[in-house]
Amino acid sequence: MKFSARFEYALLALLYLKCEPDESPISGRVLSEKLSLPYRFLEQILTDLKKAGLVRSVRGYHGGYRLALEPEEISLYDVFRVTEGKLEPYNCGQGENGDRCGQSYNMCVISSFYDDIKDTMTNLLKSYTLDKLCQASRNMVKSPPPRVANI
Amino acid sequence: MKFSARFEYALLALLYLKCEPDESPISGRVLSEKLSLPYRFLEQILTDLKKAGLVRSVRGYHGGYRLALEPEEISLYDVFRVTEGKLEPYNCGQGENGDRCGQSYNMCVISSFYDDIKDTMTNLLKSYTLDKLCQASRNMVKSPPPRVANI
DNA sequence: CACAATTCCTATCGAATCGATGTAAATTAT
DNA sequence: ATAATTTACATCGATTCGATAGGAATTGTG
Ligand code: FES
Ligand code: FES
Repeated sequence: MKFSARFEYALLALLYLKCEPDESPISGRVLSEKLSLPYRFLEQILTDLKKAGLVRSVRGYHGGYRLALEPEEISLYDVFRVTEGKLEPYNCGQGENGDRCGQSYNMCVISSFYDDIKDTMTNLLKSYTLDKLCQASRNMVKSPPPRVANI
Repeated sequence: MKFSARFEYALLALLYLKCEPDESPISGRVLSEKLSLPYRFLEQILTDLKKAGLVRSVRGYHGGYRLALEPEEISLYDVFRVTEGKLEPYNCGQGENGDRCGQSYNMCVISSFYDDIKDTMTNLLKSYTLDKLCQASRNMVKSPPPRVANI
């Protein structure tokens, strides 16, 4: 039960953008170097974030990315949906017969637990915004965002 | 973010054992047929459950499995630990330098969220016991446990 | 003892997922 | 024109996951 690298990379990128003035967009190249993340991979993620409307992009010479929303409006639930897909812990109740153990999902023994954990996770994810994340950070890390030692 | 098939299979098996009288142990073969789960795979899982002390096994001719603890004593957290390993959402703070973004984990921007979600998940998992799961089941399914149509 | 039913150990396989890389086209300021 | 960029798509290698297979060890039964 780990979060994917996509999720972390997206989060780090968003946090970086959050702490930058929105004068000029920041290129994927710069982002990847500042965060020491693989360039191509990061741009894939940024494209996904753009499609989801969390980020705006400017193409061409002085192009790059910046936040499309205010930091208070971007929740970790949004990021999760982009990078991890649906929050569906179910495996049962999804078979070709609509079940796995021979029960319908209504009768499923595990469904009550699944519903509970899904709601809990959703609420927790939604409760964290980009803004809150920085404030709640363990040692009250302010801007500037995480820096990188090597290159 | 799905639970593995291992987790569900383990849960179904445990729930079945829970609803059986502890007179004679139930073989892996019977268990797999009643739940229509792959035989070999299920036995792997049962072995793991045994190693974790959730299940006792009897070898030989009339051998099989039965619960090693009372249904109130077996939580979904226990099952989770057996089938899904550690509940460590962290990727960062685990690099060769003990980090990923150049920060130590103490300074990690995401750690507060990670700690939160880890605790929340742990508590939720621990709050569900085998016993409670049946009672809390959507439609108050009692014993007998889930049955199977085909074969 | 011979046999059958079982747990248990380990190896492997195929498919899917994941992180990452590569190629090339479209866009845009200089 | 050129350089820097986003964007789309294809692919690759490693790992994980669900599942299967063979065989050894154990134990009741005849
Ligand atoms: S559909 Fe049978 S246990 Fe969920
Ligand atoms: S170690 Fe840098 S963000 Fe977690």
